[in-house]
Amino acid sequence: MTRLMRNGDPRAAQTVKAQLRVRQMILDGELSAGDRVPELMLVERTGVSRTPIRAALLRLAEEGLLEPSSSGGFVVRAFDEADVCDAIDVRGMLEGAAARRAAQRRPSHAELTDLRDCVGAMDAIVKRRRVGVEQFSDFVRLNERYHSLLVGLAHSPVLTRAVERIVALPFASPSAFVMAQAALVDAHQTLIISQEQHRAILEALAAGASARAESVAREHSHLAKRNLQKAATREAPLRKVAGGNLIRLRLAAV
Amino acid sequence: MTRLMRNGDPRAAQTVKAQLRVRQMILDGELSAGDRVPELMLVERTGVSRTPIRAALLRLAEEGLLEPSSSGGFVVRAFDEADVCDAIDVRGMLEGAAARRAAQRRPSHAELTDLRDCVGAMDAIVKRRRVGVEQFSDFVRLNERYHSLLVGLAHSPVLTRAVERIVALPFASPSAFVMAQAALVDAHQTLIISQEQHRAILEALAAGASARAESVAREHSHLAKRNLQKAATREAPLRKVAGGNLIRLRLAAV
DNA sequence: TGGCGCCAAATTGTATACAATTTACGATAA
DNA sequence: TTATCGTAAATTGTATACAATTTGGCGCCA
Repeated sequence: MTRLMRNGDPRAAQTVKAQLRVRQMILDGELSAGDRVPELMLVERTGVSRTPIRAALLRLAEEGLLEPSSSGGFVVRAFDEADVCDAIDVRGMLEGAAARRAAQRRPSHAELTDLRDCVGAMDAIVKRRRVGVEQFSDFVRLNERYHSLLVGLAHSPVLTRAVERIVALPFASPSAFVMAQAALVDAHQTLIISQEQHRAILEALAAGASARAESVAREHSHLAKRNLQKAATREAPLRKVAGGNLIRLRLAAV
Repeated sequence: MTRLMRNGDPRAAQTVKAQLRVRQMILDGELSAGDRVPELMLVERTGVSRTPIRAALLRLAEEGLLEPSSSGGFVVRAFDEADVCDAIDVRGMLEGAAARRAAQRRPSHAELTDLRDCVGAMDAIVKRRRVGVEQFSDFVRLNERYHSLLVGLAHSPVLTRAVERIVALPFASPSAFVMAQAALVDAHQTLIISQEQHRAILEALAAGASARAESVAREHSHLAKRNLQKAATREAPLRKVAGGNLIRLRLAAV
């Protein structure tokens, strides 16, 4: 090989490349739950050698998408509906704690600028009469940013890290429900409710209302859970969710 | 090399060996916070080659003991008192949730046998008039087991995993405070209080009192936090805590 | 026909060689 | 003396060769 690889971080380019590619293969269903993941297959599909492949597999195992096999190597992890609920619950607890801590710090008006802008941009989308895939995509990005900013306002590296770890599970991400909803009928309604909660949390932060900030943030995660559960009863919406392939449906025949 | 390595799991023996050795080097202070960790130094100290060393470093970074350096490689991570508090808080939230979930399942008498035995064994230690280092060591082991069993009773792999990850930080472990207390005067008192909480949680689980189980479990973590904070104001007790070397004291001169 | 054992292919874990970058140090000039 | 540049050493990232184990299949025997 010995390329110069001048794009991005040239330091561990092969490892990053492999990690991104394999993650995508898992989320796209190119590898399905329970499958062994032979390194040589990844070598020929990604074009990088075994060493960075192995590093990428270790990282993906830590993310939770793979699990070590008893006879060596890794297999794609499978999840059931209970796992999805638990992951969202954990995220709710952690985000709730982050919101409380952020409110307790009584953030200044300036500190909340980014969050306010985020809410404003989402408002603009939600208020439209018609919301197409383009707008859903924008909303997903803004929603991710909102949640990331919220957690960051707690100023707790430990908390931030804990959230990042649970959100590494794609269906635990705050945006998972958005894509799930996109295929359902009352999508716009859910966006309205979600956005109201975003606004309420922001208001609580500005007022230093830590208990309210926490409880709304927790309730916000329940909304995501309910929508994912709704999606999980049907095949089509679930497949729209990132990593939905990894979730075994209750209804699926054996 | 090419040893047969018939002890333990022969599969990834070198990687495990390196991981254990390097972790011990960090916790013993042989490597101090902020230090770069050159791979070749570890090669000559551990006797294994760079490949398993690199795998071990990746794992230790995921544990949180190392952090990637901008110029490649890893450095030993440094923590401050706020990080310690936050980590214990997160553990408290997760263990609280686990206790609540466990109680909601209304565990049968048989399911609680191990936990009861654990509490009984700890009672025997606490009731002694004199508690020496031997007993402290036993108590640490039993305490770890108690917390592990408690989390397991929630029957939630996601929750179990989240707890394991936060507890990987040695000072966030439920036993960290025990070793911290061992050097202080009111050690026995703290053991008594801690044990009363263990008993109360068990009682709440048996009665299916989920709210009580959660609140006591959370309060239990506050006890640990208070004791670690007490230890953190003095040099000697903090050094008794596993990984205490990684914690920068507020009082330390620059 | 079905089960058991042995051999070959596949796959993982480990070691090491090579390339590229970062770091350290010393010489030189202002 | 101090700052800067260039070169050499150190260190990391990557590729590949080798060893050992696991897996799959084929033949043999009951």
